[in-house]
Amino acid sequence: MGDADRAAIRPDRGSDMKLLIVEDDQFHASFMVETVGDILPEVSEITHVADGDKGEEEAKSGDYPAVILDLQMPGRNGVEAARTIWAAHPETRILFWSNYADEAYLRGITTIVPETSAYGYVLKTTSANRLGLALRAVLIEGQIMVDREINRYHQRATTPRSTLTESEFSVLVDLALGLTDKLIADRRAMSLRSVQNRLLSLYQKLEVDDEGGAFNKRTRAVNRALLTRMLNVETLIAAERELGPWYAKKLARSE
Amino acid sequence: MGDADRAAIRPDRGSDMKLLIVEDDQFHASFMVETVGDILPEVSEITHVADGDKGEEEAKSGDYPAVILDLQMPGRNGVEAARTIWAAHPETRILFWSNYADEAYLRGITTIVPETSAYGYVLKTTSANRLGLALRAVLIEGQIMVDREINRYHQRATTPRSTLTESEFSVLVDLALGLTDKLIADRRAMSLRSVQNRLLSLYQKLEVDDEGGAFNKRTRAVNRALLTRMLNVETLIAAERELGPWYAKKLARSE
DNA sequence: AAACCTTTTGCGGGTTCCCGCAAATTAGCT
DNA sequence: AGCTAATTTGCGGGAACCCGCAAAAGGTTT
Repeated sequence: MGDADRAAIRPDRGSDMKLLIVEDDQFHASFMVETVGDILPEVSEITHVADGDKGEEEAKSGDYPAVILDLQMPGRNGVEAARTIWAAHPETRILFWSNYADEAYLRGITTIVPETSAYGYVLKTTSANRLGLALRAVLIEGQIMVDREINRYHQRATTPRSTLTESEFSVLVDLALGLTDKLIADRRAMSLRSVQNRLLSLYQKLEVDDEGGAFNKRTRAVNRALLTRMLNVETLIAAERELGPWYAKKLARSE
Repeated sequence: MGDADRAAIRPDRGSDMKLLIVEDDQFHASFMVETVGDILPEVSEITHVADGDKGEEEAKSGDYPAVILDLQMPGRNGVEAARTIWAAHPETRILFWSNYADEAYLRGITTIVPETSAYGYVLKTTSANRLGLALRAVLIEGQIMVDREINRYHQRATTPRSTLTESEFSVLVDLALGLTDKLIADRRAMSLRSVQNRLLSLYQKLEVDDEGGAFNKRTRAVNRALLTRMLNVETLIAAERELGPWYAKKLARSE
Protein backbone atom coordinates (compact mmCIF):
# COMPACT_ATOMS: atom_id res chain seq x y z
CA MET A 1 0.00 0.00 0.00
CA GLY A 2 2.86 2.29 0.73
CA ASP A 3 4.04 1.50 -2.74
CA ALA A 4 0.74 2.46 -4.22
CA ASP A 5 0.92 5.79 -2.45
CA ARG A 6 4.40 6.50 -3.64
CA ALA A 7 3.51 5.54 -7.16
CA ALA A 8 0.63 7.96 -7.16
CA ILE A 9 2.72 10.81 -5.87
CA ARG A 10 5.87 10.04 -7.77
CA PRO A 11 5.06 8.53 -11.15
CA ASP A 12 8.67 7.68 -11.68
CA ARG A 13 9.21 6.22 -15.07
CA GLY A 14 5.62 5.62 -15.95
CA SER A 15 5.21 7.47 -19.18
CA ASP A 16 2.63 10.02 -18.32
CA MET A 17 4.47 12.59 -16.28
CA LYS A 18 3.10 16.10 -16.19
CA LEU A 19 5.66 18.90 -16.38
CA LEU A 20 5.26 22.59 -15.70
CA ILE A 21 7.62 25.15 -17.22
CA VAL A 22 7.64 28.67 -15.81
CA GLU A 23 9.68 30.96 -18.00
CA ASP A 24 9.03 34.48 -19.23
CA ASP A 25 11.46 34.49 -22.12
CA GLN A 26 9.76 32.88 -25.07
CA PHE A 27 12.95 31.78 -26.80
CA HIS A 28 14.25 30.00 -23.78
CA ALA A 29 10.84 28.56 -23.15
CA SER A 30 10.50 27.06 -26.60
CA PHE A 31 14.05 25.75 -26.45
CA MET A 32 13.27 24.09 -23.15
CA VAL A 33 10.06 22.55 -24.44
CA GLU A 34 11.99 21.17 -27.37
CA THR A 35 14.81 19.80 -25.24
CA VAL A 36 12.43 18.15 -22.81
CA GLY A 37 10.60 16.57 -25.71
CA ASP A 38 13.87 15.11 -26.95
CA ILE A 39 15.36 14.00 -23.69
CA LEU A 40 12.49 13.07 -21.41
CA PRO A 41 10.12 10.67 -23.15
CA GLU A 42 8.56 10.07 -19.73
CA VAL A 43 6.87 13.44 -19.99
CA SER A 44 3.48 13.21 -21.57
CA GLU A 45 2.16 16.70 -20.98
CA ILE A 46 3.97 20.01 -20.85
CA THR A 47 2.38 23.18 -19.57
CA HIS A 48 4.08 26.51 -20.05
CA VAL A 49 3.28 29.74 -18.24
CA ALA A 50 5.13 33.01 -18.53
CA ASP A 51 5.42 34.41 -15.01
CA GLY A 52 5.78 33.43 -11.39
CA ASP A 53 2.26 34.18 -10.23
CA LYS A 54 0.69 32.10 -12.96
CA GLY A 55 3.21 29.40 -12.17
CA GLU A 56 2.16 29.28 -8.52
CA GLU A 57 -1.49 29.09 -9.45
CA GLU A 58 -0.98 26.39 -12.01
CA ALA A 59 1.21 24.37 -9.70
CA LYS A 60 -1.32 24.63 -6.90
CA SER A 61 -4.21 23.33 -8.95
CA GLY A 62 -2.35 21.08 -11.33
CA ASP A 63 -0.37 18.99 -8.88
CA TYR A 64 2.75 18.61 -10.96
CA PRO A 65 5.48 16.21 -9.88
CA ALA A 66 8.08 18.21 -11.80
CA VAL A 67 8.58 21.90 -12.40
CA ILE A 68 11.15 23.93 -14.28
CA LEU A 69 11.46 27.43 -12.89
CA ASP A 70 13.21 30.47 -14.22
CA LEU A 71 14.77 32.56 -11.46
CA GLN A 72 14.60 35.97 -13.09
CA MET A 73 11.02 36.88 -13.79
CA PRO A 74 8.90 40.00 -13.72
CA GLY A 75 6.65 40.05 -10.70
CA ARG A 76 7.17 37.13 -8.40
CA ASN A 77 10.69 35.93 -7.81
CA GLY A 78 11.58 32.35 -8.70
CA VAL A 79 12.64 31.51 -5.16
CA GLU A 80 9.39 32.85 -3.75
CA ALA A 81 7.37 30.92 -6.27
CA ALA A 82 9.22 27.79 -5.23
CA ARG A 83 8.43 28.44 -1.61
CA THR A 84 4.68 28.51 -2.15
CA ILE A 85 4.81 25.56 -4.51
CA TRP A 86 6.70 23.51 -1.97
CA ALA A 87 4.37 24.64 0.80
CA ALA A 88 1.47 23.05 -1.05
CA HIS A 89 3.33 20.11 -2.58
CA PRO A 90 6.53 19.33 -0.69
CA GLU A 91 7.40 16.45 -2.96
CA THR A 92 7.59 18.54 -6.13
CA ARG A 93 10.93 18.35 -7.89
CA ILE A 94 12.06 21.69 -9.16
CA LEU A 95 14.80 22.50 -11.60
CA PHE A 96 15.86 26.13 -11.40
CA TRP A 97 17.64 27.74 -14.25
CA SER A 98 19.08 31.15 -14.29
CA ASN A 99 21.08 33.66 -16.26
CA TYR A 100 23.43 34.28 -13.38
CA ALA A 101 25.46 32.31 -10.90
CA ASP A 102 24.28 34.19 -7.86
CA GLU A 103 25.16 32.81 -4.48
CA ALA A 104 22.13 34.62 -3.12
CA TYR A 105 19.75 32.47 -5.13
CA LEU A 106 21.42 29.27 -4.09
CA ARG A 107 21.25 30.31 -0.46
CA GLY A 108 17.60 31.16 -0.83
CA ILE A 109 16.85 27.80 -2.39
CA THR A 110 18.76 25.61 0.03
CA THR A 111 17.01 27.18 3.00
CA ILE A 112 13.53 26.38 1.72
CA VAL A 113 13.91 23.04 0.00
CA PRO A 114 11.94 20.35 1.87
CA GLU A 115 13.50 17.04 2.86
CA THR A 116 11.16 15.06 0.69
CA SER A 117 12.03 16.79 -2.54
CA ALA A 118 14.81 17.33 -5.01
CA TYR A 119 16.06 20.35 -6.83
CA GLY A 120 18.63 21.45 -9.35
CA TYR A 121 20.26 24.72 -10.33
CA VAL A 122 21.70 25.11 -13.80
CA LEU A 123 22.77 28.12 -15.80
CA LYS A 124 21.13 29.07 -19.05
CA THR A 125 24.52 29.14 -20.68
CA THR A 126 25.20 25.54 -19.80
CA SER A 127 25.67 22.99 -22.55
CA ALA A 128 22.78 20.96 -23.89
CA ASN A 129 24.51 17.87 -22.50
CA ARG A 130 24.65 19.14 -18.98
CA LEU A 131 21.12 20.46 -19.19
CA GLY A 132 19.87 17.06 -20.30
CA LEU A 133 21.77 15.44 -17.49
CA ALA A 134 20.24 17.77 -14.96
CA LEU A 135 16.74 17.28 -16.33
CA ARG A 136 17.04 13.55 -15.94
CA ALA A 137 18.86 13.55 -12.62
CA VAL A 138 16.56 16.00 -10.88
CA LEU A 139 13.12 15.52 -12.36
CA ILE A 140 13.22 11.80 -12.99
CA GLU A 141 15.72 10.42 -10.49
CA GLY A 142 15.09 12.90 -7.71
CA GLN A 143 18.75 13.79 -7.26
CA ILE A 144 20.12 17.14 -6.19
CA MET A 145 22.32 18.82 -8.72
CA VAL A 146 24.01 22.20 -8.72
CA ASP A 147 26.02 23.57 -11.61
CA ARG A 148 29.69 23.72 -10.86
CA GLU A 149 29.86 27.35 -12.03
CA ILE A 150 27.62 28.39 -9.19
CA ASN A 151 29.46 26.72 -6.38
CA ARG A 152 32.64 28.20 -7.78
CA TYR A 153 31.61 31.52 -6.28
CA HIS A 154 31.98 30.05 -2.85
CA GLN A 155 35.60 29.06 -3.20
CA ARG A 156 37.50 31.16 -5.66
CA ALA A 157 37.88 34.87 -5.26
CA THR A 158 40.66 37.37 -5.60
CA THR A 159 41.51 36.60 -2.00
CA PRO A 160 40.32 33.62 -0.01
CA ARG A 161 37.00 35.06 1.03
CA SER A 162 35.26 32.72 3.38
CA THR A 163 31.61 31.97 3.13
CA LEU A 164 29.10 33.66 5.41
CA THR A 165 27.30 31.94 8.21
CA GLU A 166 23.54 32.04 8.29
CA SER A 167 23.41 34.70 10.97
CA GLU A 168 25.93 36.86 9.20
CA PHE A 169 23.92 36.62 6.04
CA SER A 170 20.76 37.73 7.77
CA VAL A 171 22.36 40.85 9.17
CA LEU A 172 23.81 41.49 5.74
CA VAL A 173 20.30 41.47 4.34
CA ASP A 174 19.06 43.77 7.07
CA LEU A 175 21.99 46.05 6.45
CA ALA A 176 21.20 46.20 2.76
CA LEU A 177 17.58 46.93 3.56
CA GLY A 178 18.77 50.08 5.26
CA LEU A 179 17.97 49.12 8.82
CA THR A 180 19.77 50.76 11.69
CA ASP A 181 21.75 48.76 14.23
CA LYS A 182 19.04 49.13 16.81
CA LEU A 183 16.35 47.96 14.42
CA ILE A 184 18.35 44.90 13.48
CA ALA A 185 18.82 44.10 17.15
CA ASP A 186 15.07 44.36 17.62
CA ARG A 187 14.23 42.23 14.63
CA ARG A 188 16.72 39.48 15.27
CA ALA A 189 16.18 39.61 19.02
CA MET A 190 19.70 40.30 20.17
CA SER A 191 21.63 43.04 21.81
CA LEU A 192 22.93 46.04 19.99
CA ARG A 193 26.52 45.07 20.62
CA SER A 194 25.98 41.64 19.16
CA VAL A 195 24.67 43.13 15.98
CA GLN A 196 27.79 45.22 15.79
CA ASN A 197 29.91 42.14 16.31
CA ARG A 198 28.20 40.46 13.41
CA LEU A 199 28.81 43.52 11.33
CA LEU A 200 32.43 43.42 12.35
CA SER A 201 32.90 39.91 11.05
CA LEU A 202 30.92 40.83 7.96
CA TYR A 203 33.29 43.67 7.25
CA GLN A 204 36.20 41.32 7.58
CA LYS A 205 34.78 38.68 5.30
CA LEU A 206 33.79 41.22 2.70
CA GLU A 207 37.26 42.71 2.97
CA VAL A 208 36.00 46.16 3.72
CA ASP A 209 38.89 46.75 6.09
CA ASP A 210 41.84 46.27 3.81
CA GLU A 211 41.09 49.00 1.35
CA GLY A 212 42.85 51.88 3.03
CA GLY A 213 40.13 52.29 5.60
CA ALA A 214 38.77 55.47 4.09
CA PHE A 215 35.43 53.97 3.11
CA ASN A 216 32.09 54.04 4.77
CA LYS A 217 31.98 50.48 5.92
CA ARG A 218 28.24 50.22 5.93
CA THR A 219 27.60 51.07 2.33
CA ARG A 220 30.87 49.57 1.19
CA ALA A 221 29.84 46.23 2.62
CA VAL A 222 26.60 46.32 0.66
CA ASN A 223 28.55 47.23 -2.43
CA ARG A 224 30.97 44.33 -2.03
CA ALA A 225 28.16 41.90 -1.39
CA LEU A 226 26.34 43.00 -4.52
CA LEU A 227 29.39 42.91 -6.75
CA THR A 228 30.47 39.49 -5.55
CA ARG A 229 26.92 38.26 -6.11
CA MET A 230 26.50 37.25 -2.51
CA LEU A 231 23.45 39.43 -2.60
CA ASN A 232 21.22 40.44 -5.46
CA VAL A 233 18.41 42.84 -6.00
CA GLU A 234 15.79 40.12 -6.27
CA THR A 235 16.52 38.82 -2.79
CA LEU A 236 16.35 42.38 -1.52
CA ILE A 237 12.90 42.77 -3.00
CA ALA A 238 11.84 39.55 -1.34
CA ALA A 239 13.39 40.57 1.97
CA GLU A 240 11.59 43.89 1.81
CA ARG A 241 8.27 42.10 1.56
CA GLU A 242 9.09 40.19 4.71
CA LEU A 243 10.23 43.30 6.49
CA GLY A 244 7.08 45.31 5.74
CA PRO A 245 4.59 43.58 8.05
CA TRP A 246 7.08 43.29 10.90
CA TYR A 247 7.92 46.95 10.74
CA ALA A 248 4.27 47.97 10.62
CA LYS A 249 3.58 45.85 13.68
CA LYS A 250 6.53 47.33 15.49
CA LEU A 251 5.29 50.85 14.81
CA ALA A 252 1.86 49.94 16.13
CA ARG A 253 3.40 48.38 19.22
CA SER A 254 5.48 51.41 20.08
CA GLU A 255 2.63 53.92 19.77
CA MET B 1 31.90 66.00 -52.54
CA GLY B 2 30.18 66.37 -49.24
CA ASP B 3 27.67 63.93 -50.57
CA ALA B 4 30.35 61.45 -51.44
CA ASP B 5 31.71 61.67 -47.93
CA ARG B 6 28.37 61.13 -46.37
CA ALA B 7 27.68 58.21 -48.59
CA ALA B 8 30.91 56.57 -47.58
CA ILE B 9 30.30 57.02 -43.90
CA ARG B 10 26.59 56.41 -43.93
CA PRO B 11 25.66 53.94 -46.65
CA ASP B 12 22.03 54.74 -46.18
CA ARG B 13 19.95 52.54 -48.34
CA GLY B 14 22.65 51.22 -50.55
CA SER B 15 22.22 47.52 -50.17
CA ASP B 16 25.52 46.49 -48.70
CA MET B 17 25.32 47.57 -45.08
CA LYS B 18 27.49 45.76 -42.58
CA LEU B 19 25.90 45.01 -39.25
CA LEU B 20 27.46 43.85 -35.99
CA ILE B 21 25.46 42.00 -33.38
CA VAL B 22 26.89 41.66 -29.89
CA GLU B 23 24.81 39.26 -27.83
CA ASP B 24 25.83 36.50 -25.47
CA ASP B 25 22.55 34.60 -25.43
CA GLN B 26 22.52 32.33 -28.46
CA PHE B 27 18.74 32.12 -28.72
CA HIS B 28 18.30 35.84 -28.74
CA ALA B 29 21.20 36.16 -31.12
CA SER B 30 19.78 33.76 -33.67
CA PHE B 31 16.37 35.35 -33.35
CA MET B 32 17.89 38.73 -34.00
CA VAL B 33 19.84 37.51 -37.01
CA GLU B 34 16.65 36.07 -38.39
CA THR B 35 14.62 39.21 -37.76
CA VAL B 36 17.22 41.45 -39.31
CA GLY B 37 17.32 39.20 -42.35
CA ASP B 38 13.56 39.56 -42.72
CA ILE B 39 13.21 43.24 -42.00
CA LEU B 40 16.40 44.91 -43.20
CA PRO B 41 17.20 43.89 -46.76
CA GLU B 42 19.74 46.71 -46.78
CA VAL B 43 21.99 44.58 -44.64
CA SER B 44 24.35 42.50 -46.69
CA GLU B 45 26.63 41.14 -44.01
CA ILE B 46 25.94 40.23 -40.41
CA THR B 47 28.69 39.57 -37.88
CA HIS B 48 27.85 38.08 -34.54
CA VAL B 49 30.08 38.03 -31.47
CA ALA B 50 29.18 36.78 -28.03
CA ASP B 51 30.64 39.27 -25.58
CA GLY B 52 31.45 42.91 -25.08
CA ASP B 53 35.22 42.71 -25.44
CA LYS B 54 35.03 40.90 -28.74
CA GLY B 55 32.39 43.38 -29.81
CA GLU B 56 34.70 46.33 -29.13
CA GLU B 57 37.53 44.72 -31.04
CA GLU B 58 35.39 43.81 -33.99
CA ALA B 59 33.81 47.25 -34.11
CA LYS B 60 37.20 48.93 -33.98
CA SER B 61 38.63 47.00 -36.90
CA GLY B 62 35.50 46.41 -38.87
CA ASP B 63 34.14 49.94 -39.09
CA TYR B 64 30.47 49.07 -38.87
CA PRO B 65 27.87 51.74 -39.50
CA ALA B 66 25.33 49.86 -37.40
CA VAL B 67 25.61 47.83 -34.22
CA ILE B 68 23.14 45.95 -32.07
CA LEU B 69 24.30 45.67 -28.50
CA ASP B 70 23.04 43.62 -25.61
CA LEU B 71 23.26 45.47 -22.32
CA GLN B 72 23.66 42.51 -19.98
CA MET B 73 26.79 40.62 -20.83
CA PRO B 74 29.49 38.79 -18.96
CA GLY B 75 32.68 40.81 -18.87
CA ARG B 76 32.35 44.20 -20.38
CA ASN B 77 29.14 46.11 -19.84
CA GLY B 78 27.07 47.16 -22.85
CA VAL B 79 27.29 50.84 -22.02
CA GLU B 80 31.05 50.66 -21.68
CA ALA B 81 31.39 48.83 -24.97
CA ALA B 82 29.31 51.56 -26.59
CA ARG B 83 31.59 54.21 -25.15
CA THR B 84 34.70 52.79 -26.74
CA ILE B 85 32.93 52.08 -29.99
CA TRP B 86 31.71 55.65 -30.18
CA ALA B 87 35.11 56.95 -29.22
CA ALA B 88 36.57 55.33 -32.33
CA HIS B 89 33.58 55.78 -34.63
CA PRO B 90 31.28 58.54 -33.42
CA GLU B 91 28.87 58.09 -36.31
CA THR B 92 28.02 54.48 -35.46
CA ARG B 93 24.34 53.86 -34.88
CA ILE B 94 23.71 51.58 -31.97
CA LEU B 95 20.56 49.79 -30.99
CA PHE B 96 20.65 48.63 -27.39
CA TRP B 97 18.39 45.89 -26.23
CA SER B 98 17.98 44.72 -22.74
CA ASN B 99 16.09 42.42 -20.44
CA TYR B 100 15.29 45.21 -18.05
CA ALA B 101 13.94 48.72 -18.12
CA ASP B 102 16.64 50.26 -16.01
CA GLU B 103 16.82 53.99 -15.75
CA ALA B 104 20.50 53.62 -14.94
CA TYR B 105 21.26 52.23 -18.36
CA LEU B 106 19.36 54.95 -20.14
CA ARG B 107 21.19 57.58 -18.13
CA GLY B 108 24.49 55.99 -18.95
CA ILE B 109 23.69 55.92 -22.64
CA THR B 110 22.36 59.44 -22.99
CA THR B 111 25.45 60.88 -21.36
CA ILE B 112 27.84 59.26 -23.82
CA VAL B 113 25.96 59.34 -27.12
CA PRO B 114 27.73 61.65 -29.58
CA GLU B 115 25.87 64.37 -31.49
CA THR B 116 26.59 62.76 -34.81
CA SER B 117 25.04 59.44 -34.03
CA ALA B 118 21.75 57.77 -33.29
CA TYR B 119 20.73 55.18 -30.77
CA GLY B 120 17.77 53.16 -29.66
CA TYR B 121 16.80 51.25 -26.52
CA VAL B 122 14.28 48.45 -26.75
CA LEU B 123 13.34 45.67 -24.39
CA LYS B 124 13.78 42.04 -25.28
CA THR B 125 10.17 41.44 -24.42
CA THR B 126 8.98 43.95 -26.96
CA SER B 127 6.83 42.80 -29.87
CA ALA B 128 8.36 41.85 -33.19
CA ASN B 129 6.57 44.81 -34.71
CA ARG B 130 8.13 47.34 -32.41
CA LEU B 131 11.51 45.70 -32.72
CA GLY B 132 11.31 45.93 -36.51
CA LEU B 133 10.28 49.54 -36.23
CA ALA B 134 13.23 50.32 -34.00
CA LEU B 135 15.67 48.49 -36.26
CA ARG B 136 14.59 50.55 -39.22
CA ALA B 137 14.25 53.85 -37.41
CA VAL B 138 17.59 53.72 -35.65
CA LEU B 139 19.94 51.79 -37.89
CA ILE B 140 18.63 52.94 -41.27
CA GLU B 141 17.05 56.30 -40.65
CA GLY B 142 19.30 57.46 -37.85
CA GLN B 143 16.48 58.37 -35.49
CA ILE B 144 16.55 58.15 -31.72
CA MET B 145 14.06 55.75 -30.24
CA VAL B 146 13.44 54.69 -26.67
CA ASP B 147 10.90 52.10 -25.64
CA ARG B 148 7.98 53.58 -23.81
CA GLU B 149 8.33 51.03 -21.01
CA ILE B 150 11.67 52.48 -20.07
CA ASN B 151 10.69 56.10 -19.87
CA ARG B 152 7.74 55.02 -17.79
CA TYR B 153 10.08 54.65 -14.85
CA HIS B 154 10.71 58.35 -14.91
CA GLN B 155 7.13 59.43 -14.48
CA ARG B 156 5.01 56.93 -12.69
CA ALA B 157 5.73 55.89 -9.16
CA THR B 158 3.77 55.33 -6.02
CA THR B 159 4.34 58.96 -5.19
CA PRO B 160 5.48 61.63 -7.60
CA ARG B 161 9.15 60.96 -7.36
CA SER B 162 11.06 63.49 -9.32
CA THR B 163 14.01 62.64 -11.46
CA LEU B 164 17.54 63.18 -10.25
CA THR B 165 19.82 65.89 -11.51
CA GLU B 166 23.18 64.96 -12.88
CA SER B 167 25.02 66.05 -9.76
CA GLU B 168 22.64 64.20 -7.49
CA PHE B 169 23.12 61.08 -9.53
CA SER B 170 26.87 61.27 -9.27
CA VAL B 171 26.81 61.50 -5.48
CA LEU B 172 24.34 58.63 -5.49
CA VAL B 173 26.88 56.53 -7.35
CA ASP B 174 29.65 57.55 -4.98
CA LEU B 175 27.39 56.74 -2.07
CA ALA B 176 26.67 53.30 -3.46
CA LEU B 177 30.36 52.73 -4.01
CA GLY B 178 30.78 53.11 -0.26
CA LEU B 179 32.66 56.38 -0.24
CA THR B 180 32.64 58.56 2.83
CA ASP B 181 31.39 62.13 2.72
CA LYS B 182 34.88 63.48 2.84
CA LEU B 183 36.03 61.28 -0.01
CA ILE B 184 33.11 62.35 -2.16
CA ALA B 185 33.96 65.97 -1.45
CA ASP B 186 37.50 65.29 -2.56
CA ARG B 187 36.52 63.47 -5.69
CA ARG B 188 33.89 65.91 -6.86
CA ALA B 189 35.90 68.91 -5.72
CA MET B 190 33.44 70.52 -3.35
CA SER B 191 33.06 71.19 0.30
CA LEU B 192 31.92 68.61 2.78
CA ARG B 193 28.75 70.48 3.54
CA SER B 194 27.80 70.63 -0.11
CA VAL B 195 28.07 66.91 -0.39
CA GLN B 196 25.76 66.59 2.56
CA ASN B 197 23.33 68.98 0.91
CA ARG B 198 23.25 66.78 -2.14
CA LEU B 199 22.67 63.79 0.05
CA LEU B 200 19.85 65.65 1.72
CA SER B 201 18.02 66.21 -1.54
CA LEU B 202 18.78 62.63 -2.53
CA TYR B 203 17.14 61.37 0.63
CA GLN B 204 14.10 63.46 -0.14
CA LYS B 205 13.77 62.31 -3.71
CA LEU B 206 14.26 58.70 -2.77
CA GLU B 207 11.69 59.14 -0.01
CA VAL B 208 13.98 57.93 2.68
CA ASP B 209 12.53 60.44 5.10
CA ASP B 210 8.89 59.44 5.12
CA GLU B 211 9.27 55.93 6.39
CA GLY B 212 9.13 56.53 10.09
CA GLY B 213 12.66 57.87 10.21
CA ALA B 214 14.09 54.80 11.89
CA PHE B 215 16.24 53.78 8.96
CA ASN B 216 19.87 54.32 8.23
CA LYS B 217 19.51 56.88 5.51
CA ARG B 218 22.75 56.03 3.80
CA THR B 219 22.10 52.40 3.10
CA ARG B 220 18.37 52.93 2.74
CA ALA B 221 19.00 55.38 -0.06
CA VAL B 222 21.10 52.83 -1.90
CA ASN B 223 18.39 50.28 -1.37
CA ARG B 224 15.67 52.54 -2.76
CA ALA B 225 17.79 53.45 -5.75
CA LEU B 226 18.42 49.80 -6.55
CA LEU B 227 14.83 48.71 -6.15
CA THR B 228 13.47 51.54 -8.27
CA ARG B 229 16.06 50.70 -10.90
CA MET B 230 17.60 54.13 -10.77
CA LEU B 231 20.82 52.29 -10.14
CA ASN B 232 21.90 48.82 -11.07
CA VAL B 233 24.78 46.57 -10.31
CA GLU B 234 26.29 46.87 -13.77
CA THR B 235 26.71 50.62 -13.46
CA LEU B 236 28.26 50.09 -10.05
CA ILE B 237 30.82 47.76 -11.57
CA ALA B 238 31.59 50.34 -14.22
CA ALA B 239 31.80 53.13 -11.64
CA GLU B 240 34.16 51.04 -9.56
CA ARG B 241 36.53 50.77 -12.49
CA GLU B 242 36.57 54.55 -12.77
CA LEU B 243 37.07 54.98 -9.07
CA GLY B 244 40.03 52.64 -8.85
CA PRO B 245 42.73 54.74 -10.53
CA TRP B 246 41.59 57.95 -8.87
CA TYR B 247 41.71 56.39 -5.44
CA ALA B 248 45.14 54.89 -6.06
CA LYS B 249 46.45 58.28 -7.13
CA LYS B 250 44.94 59.91 -4.08
CA LEU B 251 46.64 57.42 -1.80
CA ALA B 252 49.95 58.08 -3.51
CA ARG B 253 49.43 61.82 -3.20
CA SER B 254 48.72 61.74 0.51
CA GLU B 255 51.71 59.61 1.40
C1' DA C 1 23.00 98.78 -10.25
C1' DA C 2 19.59 96.77 -7.29
C1' DA C 3 16.68 93.16 -6.01
C1' DC C 4 16.08 88.29 -5.98
C1' DC C 5 16.97 83.38 -6.29
C1' DT C 6 19.87 79.45 -6.12
C1' DT C 7 23.93 77.15 -4.61
C1' DT C 8 27.87 76.78 -1.67
C1' DT C 9 30.22 76.97 2.55
C1' DG C 10 31.19 77.18 7.66
C1' DC C 11 29.73 76.24 12.40
C1' DG C 12 27.71 73.62 16.00
C1' DG C 13 25.53 69.93 18.27
C1' DG C 14 22.69 65.79 18.52
C1' DT C 15 22.73 61.03 16.85
C1' DT C 16 24.54 56.84 15.07
C1' DC C 17 28.28 54.07 14.07
C1' DC C 18 32.69 51.62 14.93
C1' DC C 19 35.23 49.08 18.04
C1' DG C 20 38.58 48.02 22.19
C1' DC C 21 38.09 46.12 26.70
C1' DA C 22 36.36 43.11 30.09
C1' DA C 23 32.70 40.69 32.38
C1' DA C 24 28.89 37.46 31.75
C1' DT C 25 26.68 33.87 29.42
C1' DT C 26 26.45 29.85 26.55
C1' DA C 27 28.22 25.67 24.14
C1' DG C 28 31.05 21.83 23.84
C1' DC C 29 33.86 18.31 25.81
C1' DT C 30 35.91 14.98 29.38
C1' DA D 1 29.87 18.50 37.43
C1' DG D 2 33.88 20.95 35.88
C1' DC D 3 36.84 23.07 32.54
C1' DT D 4 37.61 25.52 28.23
C1' DA D 5 36.52 27.93 24.03
C1' DA D 6 33.35 30.71 21.80
C1' DT D 7 29.76 33.99 21.82
C1' DT D 8 27.08 37.62 23.84
C1' DT D 9 26.57 41.74 26.34
C1' DG D 10 27.59 46.32 28.66
C1' DC D 11 30.41 50.43 28.83
C1' DG D 12 32.84 54.16 26.95
C1' DG D 13 34.89 57.13 23.68
C1' DG D 14 36.45 58.78 19.14
C1' DA D 15 34.83 59.36 14.41
C1' DA D 16 31.41 59.98 10.93
C1' DC D 17 26.95 61.33 9.78
C1' DC D 18 22.66 64.25 9.69
C1' DC D 19 21.03 68.69 9.53
C1' DG D 20 19.30 73.61 11.22
C1' DC D 21 20.99 78.18 10.84
C1' DA D 22 23.06 81.92 8.59
C1' DA D 23 26.55 84.16 5.97
C1' DA D 24 28.95 84.21 1.38
C1' DA D 25 29.18 83.56 -3.54
C1' DG D 26 27.21 83.19 -8.17
C1' DG D 27 23.56 83.87 -11.49
C1' DT D 28 19.13 86.18 -13.32
C1' DT D 29 15.73 89.51 -13.96
C1' DT D 30 14.11 94.21 -14.00
